[in-house]
Amino acid sequence: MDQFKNIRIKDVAELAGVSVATVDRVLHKRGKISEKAMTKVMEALEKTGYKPNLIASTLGSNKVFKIAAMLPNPALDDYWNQSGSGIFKATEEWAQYNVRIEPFYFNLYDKKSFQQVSQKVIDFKPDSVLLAPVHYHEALDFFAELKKLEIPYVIFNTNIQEADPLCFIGQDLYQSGRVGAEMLATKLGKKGNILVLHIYEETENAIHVKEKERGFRDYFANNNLNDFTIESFEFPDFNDAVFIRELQQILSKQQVDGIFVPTSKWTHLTALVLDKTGQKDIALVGYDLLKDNIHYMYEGIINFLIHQNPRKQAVKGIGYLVNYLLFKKQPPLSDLFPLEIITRENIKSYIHSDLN
Amino acid sequence: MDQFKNIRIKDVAELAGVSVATVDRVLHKRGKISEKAMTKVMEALEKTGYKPNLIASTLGSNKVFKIAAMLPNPALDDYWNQSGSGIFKATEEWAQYNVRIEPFYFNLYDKKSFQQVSQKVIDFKPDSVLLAPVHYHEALDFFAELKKLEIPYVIFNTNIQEADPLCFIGQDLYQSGRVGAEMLATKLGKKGNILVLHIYEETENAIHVKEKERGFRDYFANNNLNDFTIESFEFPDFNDAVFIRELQQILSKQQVDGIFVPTSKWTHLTALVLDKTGQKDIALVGYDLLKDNIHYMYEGIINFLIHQNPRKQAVKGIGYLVNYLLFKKQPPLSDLFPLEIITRENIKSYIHSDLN
DNA sequence: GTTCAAAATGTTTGCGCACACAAAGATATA
DNA sequence: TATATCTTTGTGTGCGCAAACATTTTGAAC
Repeated sequence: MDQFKNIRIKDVAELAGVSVATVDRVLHKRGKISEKAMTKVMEALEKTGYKPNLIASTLGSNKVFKIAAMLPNPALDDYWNQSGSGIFKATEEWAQYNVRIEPFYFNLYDKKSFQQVSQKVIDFKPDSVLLAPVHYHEALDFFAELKKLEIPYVIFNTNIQEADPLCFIGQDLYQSGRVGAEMLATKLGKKGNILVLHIYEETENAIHVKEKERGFRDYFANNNLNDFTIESFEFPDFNDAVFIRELQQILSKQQVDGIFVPTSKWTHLTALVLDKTGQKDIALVGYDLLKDNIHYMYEGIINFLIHQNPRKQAVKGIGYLVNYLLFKKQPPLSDLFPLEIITRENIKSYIHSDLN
Repeated sequence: MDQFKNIRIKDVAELAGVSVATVDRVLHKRGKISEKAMTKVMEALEKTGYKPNLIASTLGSNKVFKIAAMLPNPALDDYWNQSGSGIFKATEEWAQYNVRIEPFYFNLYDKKSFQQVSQKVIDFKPDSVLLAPVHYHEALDFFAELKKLEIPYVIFNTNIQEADPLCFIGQDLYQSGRVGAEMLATKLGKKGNILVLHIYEETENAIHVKEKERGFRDYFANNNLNDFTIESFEFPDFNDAVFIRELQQILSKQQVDGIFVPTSKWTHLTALVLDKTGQKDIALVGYDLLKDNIHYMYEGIINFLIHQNPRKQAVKGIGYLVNYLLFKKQPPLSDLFPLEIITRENIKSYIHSDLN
């Protein structure tokens, strides 16, 4: 058999001695088929090694797939802004195909908003959904609804054990904390006093923080780095001014050699304080390539950033969904991104390549 | 205008008051067109915002594109083995499209082999070529030939100024050296004696090494790290045994605190020596996620690896070519990959995610 | 054997585009 | 003015598949 000649449905049909429609019925398990025809077709499929031409398939079906992308409002937060730009990039990337990607934004700090927007998503009647499930209980309800409607979904950024999605895209948070610890330990050498800075959160983000801190502490424990002290501070709320004032107080009272900030936003606020008080010698490890973080890294105040790559998470999430819908390609159950270490010398290479 | 109804060539044609063939001629710049028709069509294209349906386009053209991927034999070298696996992945990825990807392997150390294989590539009559041009002069001849035949090509791994390719994929070598220096300096603290280990090479790889070393030294100079000493050793040839023996000698004679090895293969040979002599306290910075390097990183002998991501370079190279051939999408002139820093704590996250 | 509905199978069209082919229009030549 | 030649424009078919639509076969009831 000529391996370079594609086998079409027509070829299979001829070999099986039936019409193309019968083969089509077998392939798509639709309509009724006699046992005799079924076996004949199956044999022909086997013998020819038929592979559907997915290009022709999508063209022929002429269906427009609708994908809903649901995430926190990018306008209100630089981290989610990057996710948003990923959605936008994916939209462009798949524009040529029969795919329509619709963004749905909710308020990060408002569970009600999450519920309302998820209802809007349902009303949109999407063929599949990409979702950042930052509100645990509300997300579970939403998942249940999606399952009932048999709408497949991919989640990113935040994992939820019971979610049972097509795929989860994100990072290993525990290990991420360990990487942060490793960097800080490398920078500080043999000993030092370390601060871990939290903000109290109600969202699933709290789990991010906890897991990262667990990994962070475990690193020191597992490597018998007993000459380090690690102290955690949890700030009560999201008020920038309060955070800045209290952190200044803490830093004025005690000797601090290094700081680990497990979230992106508070990373640059911490840097701002260090900049203000002129304590540039304190090693700072934080998260993500946000505009402000980039600035403070150039300034030499932030020493290491761990890149969660929100943009790429979004792009890949949409990619998995499109491939699933159009090309029946099953994504991996989970896609854990590499824990990228950003420094002053490699940050530019990341910023540039992020555009591709 | 209904934004959800796709605009087809037919629609554009009707609006412009011409036939679909005329629009087709404008779109593909083929055949002759009167100025009047041209402007009418252009206007109609503008007004409708016509976007070609690439699915239909590839189906309609029904042409099989042949891409030749020319690189050093993956069986002989673990680094190039990863490039090879990238080619393989790309082959699978694009199998559904009308693309045939054919690998062509040459001997890394044999210019004659490069010439012979490049002739084979020409005979294959590819529609485009992906190439790792490790032999300078031979590559130039090959580029000239490809240009004459109007075969577009993308180069990766090694850049050649005069190459004039569709796109170069690789890394900023100078900056890469700076990152290595940064890591070593962070690890060592304020002072130390550093070795840079080279092997004399005839291929374009020599440029890799030189640029990396330049960046490496510049980092120390620019940051006034004057308490470090940096000494380079160039080993005469590719003999493993000689390398090991001589390195042992050097290490027994002088106090060494850190070593920078700008190439992947000699990274793990250096690690082998350090392992053998029990000098685990010497900081070692090298290149790439090769099997042996991974091993020595787990062992704690290699401290940092800079990941050049040969696999992804190959995948992306093919991707650019396919997009260019099938979808007329122009790749960027150069795609410089991020300078990824690998450590003991994040290495697993890289190995896992490399599979996706 | 008819009749009739359900079951099984077959035929055809359209998806949007590329491209071969056909036709018409413009210009030059005799 | 007729004819040849080149230029410009238009028509039709096929790519492989999905799905609507059309036809034949089967078998049960009379």
